[in-house]
Amino acid sequence: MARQHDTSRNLSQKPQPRRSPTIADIARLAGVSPSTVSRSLAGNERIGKETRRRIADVARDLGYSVNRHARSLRMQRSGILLVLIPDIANLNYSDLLMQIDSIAHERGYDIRIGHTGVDAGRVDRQAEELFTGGIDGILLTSDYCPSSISQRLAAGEVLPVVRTLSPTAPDERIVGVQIDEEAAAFDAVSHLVKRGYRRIAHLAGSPGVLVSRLRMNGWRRALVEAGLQIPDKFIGEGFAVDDGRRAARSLMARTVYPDAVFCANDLSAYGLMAELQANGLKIPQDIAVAGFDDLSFSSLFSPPLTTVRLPRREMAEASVRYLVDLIDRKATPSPDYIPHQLIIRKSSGDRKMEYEKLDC
Amino acid sequence: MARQHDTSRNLSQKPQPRRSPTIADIARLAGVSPSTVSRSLAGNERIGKETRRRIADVARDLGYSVNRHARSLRMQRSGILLVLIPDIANLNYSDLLMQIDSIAHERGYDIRIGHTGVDAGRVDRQAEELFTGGIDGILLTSDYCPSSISQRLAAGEVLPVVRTLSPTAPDERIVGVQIDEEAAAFDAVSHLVKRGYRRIAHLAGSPGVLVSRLRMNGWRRALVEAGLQIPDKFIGEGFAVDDGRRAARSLMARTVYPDAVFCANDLSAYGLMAELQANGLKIPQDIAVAGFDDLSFSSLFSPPLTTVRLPRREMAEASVRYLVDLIDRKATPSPDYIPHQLIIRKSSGDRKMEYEKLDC
DNA sequence: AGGATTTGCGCAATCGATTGCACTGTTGTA
DNA sequence: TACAACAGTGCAATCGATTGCGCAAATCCT
Repeated sequence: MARQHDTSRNLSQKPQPRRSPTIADIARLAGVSPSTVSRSLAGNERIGKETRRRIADVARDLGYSVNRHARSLRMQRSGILLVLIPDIANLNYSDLLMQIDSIAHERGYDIRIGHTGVDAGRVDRQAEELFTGGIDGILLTSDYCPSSISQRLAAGEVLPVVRTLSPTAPDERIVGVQIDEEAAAFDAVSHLVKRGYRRIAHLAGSPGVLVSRLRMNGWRRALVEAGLQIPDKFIGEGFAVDDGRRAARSLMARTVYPDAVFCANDLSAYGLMAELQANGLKIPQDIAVAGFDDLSFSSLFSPPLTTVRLPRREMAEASVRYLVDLIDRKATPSPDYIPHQLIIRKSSGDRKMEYEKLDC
Repeated sequence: MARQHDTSRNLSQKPQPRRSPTIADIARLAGVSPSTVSRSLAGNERIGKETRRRIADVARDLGYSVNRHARSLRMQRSGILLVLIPDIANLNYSDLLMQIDSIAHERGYDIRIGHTGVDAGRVDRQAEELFTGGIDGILLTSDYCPSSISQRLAAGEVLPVVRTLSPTAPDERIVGVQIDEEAAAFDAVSHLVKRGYRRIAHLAGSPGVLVSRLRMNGWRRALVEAGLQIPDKFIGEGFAVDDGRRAARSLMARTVYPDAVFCANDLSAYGLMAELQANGLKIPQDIAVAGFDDLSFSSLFSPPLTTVRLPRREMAEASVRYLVDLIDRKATPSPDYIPHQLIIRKSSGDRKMEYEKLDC
């Protein structure tokens, strides 16, 4: 046998992972070209009725589904939004995340999570993908903004980046979907005032974080407007449960207790309450407590926690909408405040107290 | 000027969205070919020292970062794991998710989240990407398994799919990283027995779910071994907080209360405790409670909740390792039980009771 | 010194889907 | 009847990175 120019391909089949069907496969079986398949599957094009049906049939039989990478590469568009979250295991964020996920999905986007709490460098790298087409837009939920993003933003570029949950600083060029943090804090503290509490302390979050400063301002303004004296600064620092515990201990070490504490968030309020209760103090009889966020557990504690409800659903909705608009280069709508709501529960005392206390 | 075959390219620059640099750009500036750039950037190849340096410099100056889609398309490998989660806003899952994320990252993988709780069809579609190269592997965390996966699995295919947190049914061909659910439940209930409780009810999750049946078996076996009578079946149904509340109400409607309740998970225990307390019952004096999961809030309640700690960290670690091994087609290690741990807190009574109660 | 290696790098194909342009019939219009 | 308009498809380039193969120059070995 003359084997000289044996061009017969080597049939030693590598145990291929059974390549999944491509439009080329469909094209062959349907007797058309790949372009036609692509267009037909894209739905809207001038494709013959019969051809369309045949293609659809073959595609179904083959169990075809599009190769996301090939499409993204060609389209320069991934259909993925990067959501930057400090802590997935924090109910405030995970709840928001869930909302974002479902709304993004309605808009045809998947989300990827950037966990800023652990490894900022990694998140920065993920954010870079905004420029390589890996992701189409970024949703910020805290103060953190990847350096490459903030630099370009500062340089005046318009990027598909939106911040929500955490307020956007006035000088930042990012669309922000937020509530009026100061007004909300003001409302919560004013409520405590109305219930008759007079020495209202504040467990501030992290003074370096904008949202902390805003909530502190609200607390301060409520006291001023009520003609109350502002306690020696605020107590505690940090947003975590343990920060609340710590604050409770330092508070109990004082000679004069406050009769109420407005906490910068629910988590620290949990810690504060747990520690106070562990030391025999009654809430709200000895000390009233109010929080901020309205996590799902806040209604479960004994007593249930009075708190500001963050409209996470609405924020998720608005921010995803803004972001998608930015991606599509539609007109950027004017960001406005989302209304908030004060949820009054037992930790801030009984309605009766509103009168009793005011009497004295 | 002879302009006949004017091949000069059209310079009318469309206002391109400022394409980010590619290896071709680097190649041009560094005076080498794209192949060389690719290999050099890949780190290990036979590239000249000087060339390597020049390429690195140019890449840095240009702010180059690889196009993920192009790479994935060519490599048939995305570096992404799909994690199927029923509910991101459930601390049990979000905590696990966090662990998975960080461990996957160590192994060079990013994760994508598939939210099975909301839209199963959507998740099924995401899972299909296992076959189109969109994702490299799937991590299951509940009973749910996309149909396309389970079909192929049943047909004997080996797929990079691992289940954790939720136990894998013995007849399923999925690698499972799990604890001995029945033994853990047995331990928790035995603890209640040791503390002197005798009428120990069980708030079962969902009987349709394997994990519920296993925990129920453990409860039953503990009672049997203690020579106690098994209460009229179990109470309640479901894993949610409200299911716990509901169970508490139906329980209080009885003539004879149990003196302890073993809940199938912490969330339902929270609801149960909150409702009991709201009705004036004392825990553990009137009724002791034990849970399962050890969510981070379980130590905060008053009283803090006795519960089985799920070794989420260890499960995440082992399952990601198994999954990555499967992807790399390494030998599949024999799945084994991860050790669990009973966390004893105040909700199951005082140590003193262990003697007092036993005396009578 | 002369062949055998090794080093360093480029060519061109490839991954799978999309899309501008061109081409062929068919229908409509005057 | 002649020509425009349009419906229905295919060709081939393109997106950006990777990689098998090949080739020349440098280095090694005996």
